[in-house]
Amino acid sequence: MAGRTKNPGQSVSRRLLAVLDSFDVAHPALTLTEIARRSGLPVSTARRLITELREWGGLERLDDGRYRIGMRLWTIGTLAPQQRGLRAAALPYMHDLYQATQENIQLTVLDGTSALCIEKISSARAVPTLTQIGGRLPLHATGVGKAILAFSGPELLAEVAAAGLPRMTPNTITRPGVLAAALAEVRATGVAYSFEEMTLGAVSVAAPILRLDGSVRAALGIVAHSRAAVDRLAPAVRTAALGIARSVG
Amino acid sequence: MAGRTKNPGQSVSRRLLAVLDSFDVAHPALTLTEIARRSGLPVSTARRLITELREWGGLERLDDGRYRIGMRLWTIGTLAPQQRGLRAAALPYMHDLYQATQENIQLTVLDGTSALCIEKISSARAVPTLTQIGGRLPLHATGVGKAILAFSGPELLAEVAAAGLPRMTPNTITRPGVLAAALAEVRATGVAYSFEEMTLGAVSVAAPILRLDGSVRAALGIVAHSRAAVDRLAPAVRTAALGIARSVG
DNA sequence: GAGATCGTTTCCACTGGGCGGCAGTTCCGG
DNA sequence: CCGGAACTGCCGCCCAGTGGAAACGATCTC
Repeated sequence: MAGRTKNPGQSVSRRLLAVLDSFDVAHPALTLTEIARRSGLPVSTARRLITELREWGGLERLDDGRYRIGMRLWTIGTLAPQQRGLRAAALPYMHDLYQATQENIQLTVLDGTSALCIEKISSARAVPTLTQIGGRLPLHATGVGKAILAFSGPELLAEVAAAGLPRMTPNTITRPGVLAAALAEVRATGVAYSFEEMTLGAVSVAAPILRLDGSVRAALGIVAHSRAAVDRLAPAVRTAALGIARSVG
Repeated sequence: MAGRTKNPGQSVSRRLLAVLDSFDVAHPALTLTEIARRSGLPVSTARRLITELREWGGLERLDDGRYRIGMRLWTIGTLAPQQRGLRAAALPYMHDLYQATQENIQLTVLDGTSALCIEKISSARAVPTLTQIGGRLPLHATGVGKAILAFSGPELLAEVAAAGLPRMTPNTITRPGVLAAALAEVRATGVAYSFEEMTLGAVSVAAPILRLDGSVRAALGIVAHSRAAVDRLAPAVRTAALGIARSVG
């Protein structure tokens, strides 16, 4: 179709989806020029595609000229079944856990080689966390991440280790052997901890939500201030995780 | 670009988005042929576009050959800000309301000429409802819909009436004048009711969640069995709605 | 107030990605 | 076993898409 294309072989679909990929939790609103840069498209190409997305309702334009994701995409996204039944089943348990602990509660699933947060309950008085719904957490440095990693196949650990274990804080585990040993303990105890390994000032305890065949479906975690005795929260998060596993079926 | 196209002028983007539009809460998984039918595309065209969406992660294929929405779209959809802050602020109040009433709790926003459900809390012992997150509810027949309609501009009522007020049950209001009078009462009392107007056996009470300028941001509703005295639930849903309005800011 | 810079909008000559029918294959139900 | 439906792979043709350039608008600095 194109008279002269910078990327021969790149389809219109890919370009359109590249526009959508420009947005993330750190960049929920972007100008035309920012979208062009982040998607690797010329400005005029990005503009045509943005116009099509706007007409459909996938993007909307703010008064200051920036664009953001529209509700049409949210609506379609809610149809993704991987999070649908799990979220519905988990919400009551998450609220129980929140009321019992008054700390941040997170529900995550494995997505590629990271933990994707699909639900979160927090409040102003709980320790601030950077996690947002739709955001990703590293598997090696978070409680929920380790809970997922511990009950996944060894290939996942190998893949994660091969990609490198970036240091998030001075306490982050960065050696594969040390991580493997930590995961063995998670399997033995049924809970995973992160002691200021992701964020200084925050500790977490998490339990896996397993399927009947023993594979990991999700992980439920509590994130508290580093002064908190998170080991005392372990029974509560394990109990809630087991309840969710039963509810999902 | 195409050698021979059935719909000259229809862009690749539109076709791709039409594929996504094939899915809805009633049809979360579809075969190739079903997608082609529902999107109005030839099978081979639908197939190429589906392949592109699969490669990107927007669709995934089940073992039985059907396709469903992938988590990539859920992740991008969560970035839509219209629901983001509202849901986070509303969840604690919704759970309080759920615990106090043990009934279905729904949070909806206006989307076009219907109420879009963006959060829902229910349980097996509450009256079954057809509402699902991401699903739409008619404005004229539901409590949340009337709460939104009552505090929107008169153009919305005109638009909704012009499109027709379909009868959902024998109790549904189908005359614009009758609906307008009902909405005046909602404005006077601050709550909207649906007495088996959407579903036989279910009644609801809802309150609007207003912005500081008085415009309607969302509506919060309780759906109960028709034997329930929903008027007694009105103060609770109003209180929760006011709390949410304050939390959102 | 003028010039520089950046972002946005519009235009259009050129062309290659997309079109969808068709033939072949696979699957399933009677 | 057969027929119908669904799915897969292919490809000649052409028009939708490409992206650079020019113009315009907004903002900032001197």
